[in-house]
Amino acid sequence: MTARPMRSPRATIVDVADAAQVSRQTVSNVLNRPDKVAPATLERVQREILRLGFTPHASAQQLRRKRSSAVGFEVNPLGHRRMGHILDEFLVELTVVAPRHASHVVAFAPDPDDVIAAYRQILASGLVDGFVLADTRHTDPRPGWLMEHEVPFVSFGRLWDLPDLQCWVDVDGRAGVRAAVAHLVEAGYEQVGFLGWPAGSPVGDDRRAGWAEGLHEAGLTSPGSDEESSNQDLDEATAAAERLLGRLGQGAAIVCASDLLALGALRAVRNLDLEPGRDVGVVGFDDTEVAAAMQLSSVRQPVAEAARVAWDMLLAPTSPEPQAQLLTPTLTVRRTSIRRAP
Amino acid sequence: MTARPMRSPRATIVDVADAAQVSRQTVSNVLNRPDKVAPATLERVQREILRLGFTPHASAQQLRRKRSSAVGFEVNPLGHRRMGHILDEFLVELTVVAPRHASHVVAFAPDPDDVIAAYRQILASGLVDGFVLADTRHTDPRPGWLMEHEVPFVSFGRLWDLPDLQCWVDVDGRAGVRAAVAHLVEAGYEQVGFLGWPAGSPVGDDRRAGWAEGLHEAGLTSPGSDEESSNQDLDEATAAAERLLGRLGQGAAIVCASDLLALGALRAVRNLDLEPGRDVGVVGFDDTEVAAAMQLSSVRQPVAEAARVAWDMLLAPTSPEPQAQLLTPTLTVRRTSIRRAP
DNA sequence: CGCCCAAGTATGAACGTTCAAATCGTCATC
DNA sequence: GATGACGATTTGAACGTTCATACTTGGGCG
Repeated sequence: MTARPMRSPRATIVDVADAAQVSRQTVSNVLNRPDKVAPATLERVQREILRLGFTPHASAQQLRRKRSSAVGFEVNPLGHRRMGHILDEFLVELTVVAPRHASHVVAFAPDPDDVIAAYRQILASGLVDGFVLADTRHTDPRPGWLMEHEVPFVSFGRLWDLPDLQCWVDVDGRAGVRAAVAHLVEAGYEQVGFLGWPAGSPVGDDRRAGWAEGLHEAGLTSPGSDEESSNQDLDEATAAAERLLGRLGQGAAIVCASDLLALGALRAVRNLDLEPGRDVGVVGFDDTEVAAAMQLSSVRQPVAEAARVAWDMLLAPTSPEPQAQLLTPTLTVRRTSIRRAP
Repeated sequence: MTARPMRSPRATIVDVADAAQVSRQTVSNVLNRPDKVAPATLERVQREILRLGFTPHASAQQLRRKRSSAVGFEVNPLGHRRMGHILDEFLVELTVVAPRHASHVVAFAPDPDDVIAAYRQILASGLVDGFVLADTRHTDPRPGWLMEHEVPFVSFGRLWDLPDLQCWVDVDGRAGVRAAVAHLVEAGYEQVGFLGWPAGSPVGDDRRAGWAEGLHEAGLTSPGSDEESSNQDLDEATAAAERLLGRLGQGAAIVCASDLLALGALRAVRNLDLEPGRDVGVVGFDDTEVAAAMQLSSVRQPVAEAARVAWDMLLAPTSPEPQAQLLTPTLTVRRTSIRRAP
């Protein structure tokens, strides 16, 4: 940044102290331990703080306190695409909650060739006290490294490889899909299929399991051979959905592992000259703006709550080991899962 | 954050100085002005830096240098939804480029009731040197306030209210739509309609203008009465697209102001028992993952380049007043704008 | 009356770095 | 051989805050 020409040269704590006829430490106390200050003094100092528009200098605080009151959050163009926009939303919510903990969020984008280096660097520079991880994969090197170096962190998403670590928040996709199945059965659909991703991704498998459980709870049997799976390609998803519908027969519904897959399901329904909702139920996952636009029922992750929990876990005293939390998503019901015409 | 138990208590510049048998200032010079240091000393110090894993303490630097080498970027749950995910993408790219300028990005979410307060606060705390604005609206109070207080900033998006200010980067939506029209004409479609938002939004109007220009350049006349418009509701968009197609007749194409509107156009095409691409051309805007999934041709904003330019403008010397930049988007051609079957 | 205690406030030092200026050689110049 | 000039390096101070400690003051109590 080039020279920063400030209009006025910043009021410091000493300016306030002088104006209020007290020492700098008293001003500091007014801000940090108001209970230690005599009421009259307190009010006088606060008035001057307000009058001078004083704001403590963050760097000076960080230097002295030996803590930055910031967490790092890794963004990267790839995970971004893979995970849809849940991560973006999570970052926003994380940021929204930050002020409540007198903290802030530093975004950073590691070199893909050496992700750990970025974590090491930003930590060593004292820019952050800890991290919030997201998009944790199998064989993710980050949790291990952070643990080993005793760096505080919380993960949004289960730590699949490290069952002992309890420092994570996640959304119970399984419960979400189960609820979707229950809702569809309740709404009058007679059979429910699942359109997901190929087996192997922990998130996808979890959602699939929720479907199986949902069927079981509803007293339904799994429809024939197998559920259908596809990647994010819409044509593939459409074809898969068509096969699925063929097997399911009349009065069926489809629960999907993502809104994008649901888009394929909707297309398949229309290709068969049926109408989503009235003829075939469809429920997506993540409640994206596409879902809203398409009037698609969808399972919504409580992202804001996840962010809140993440902060709490991060700042919680380390003595009672934090307990991992699994949040329950909610179902947003729209036209595609209402059987009778509205 | 609770106590941070570092494995080792951080190497400081003095540790390096002692180890290399030089003064702290020499170490500082090695890092900041290597040319001022004798080659032999340079190498010796660098070796110790590496050996001790020394990283300068950001807060100490910020305090002494009187600059934080950080920019603030406002995120908020609302603008977020309004602008689609371009802003998320922009934040990511901003973050990716940051290290190249030895800087980082601080995300913050203002209280909607007093946005300026958040800017004032974060600036006064010295946490950032400047800001990157996005989602600038008409009657946006931010640019004026920042100007007035001589705070460095760059806007992603034109500063509509302040034609004198040149500190912005934007994407030439008009040119993007013009290119889309040209492409469609080239591909053999005989008429091109526009599906946009109601007049009044600067971005939407700009794109609409691009369509008009494109028609003109192609020697086409505007198809009948008027273009169609709709908000993000998909049913509305579908209805609008159907009316539009009715007016346009055979061999027509539709350019849309967003991918979501394009989704409506696609539905309208199918409702008429036609096939996108073969029978009716459709082009969206923003090249979202939905477009990719639907095989929808779409105009893509050069977000990464915008981020690069934003940084450059922010750090550029203030003497030659920076020049606003209008970047040209590119067209991603997919099936919905290929007339003959692939 | 003298003593101690507690509440309130003030002082010195420290956090880790860079700025500004001083010091130290070394070497060319008069 | 004294005088600069210059490159390399060091030293003192400062950035703005909080920690640890020391100092005041007034009141309760023996």
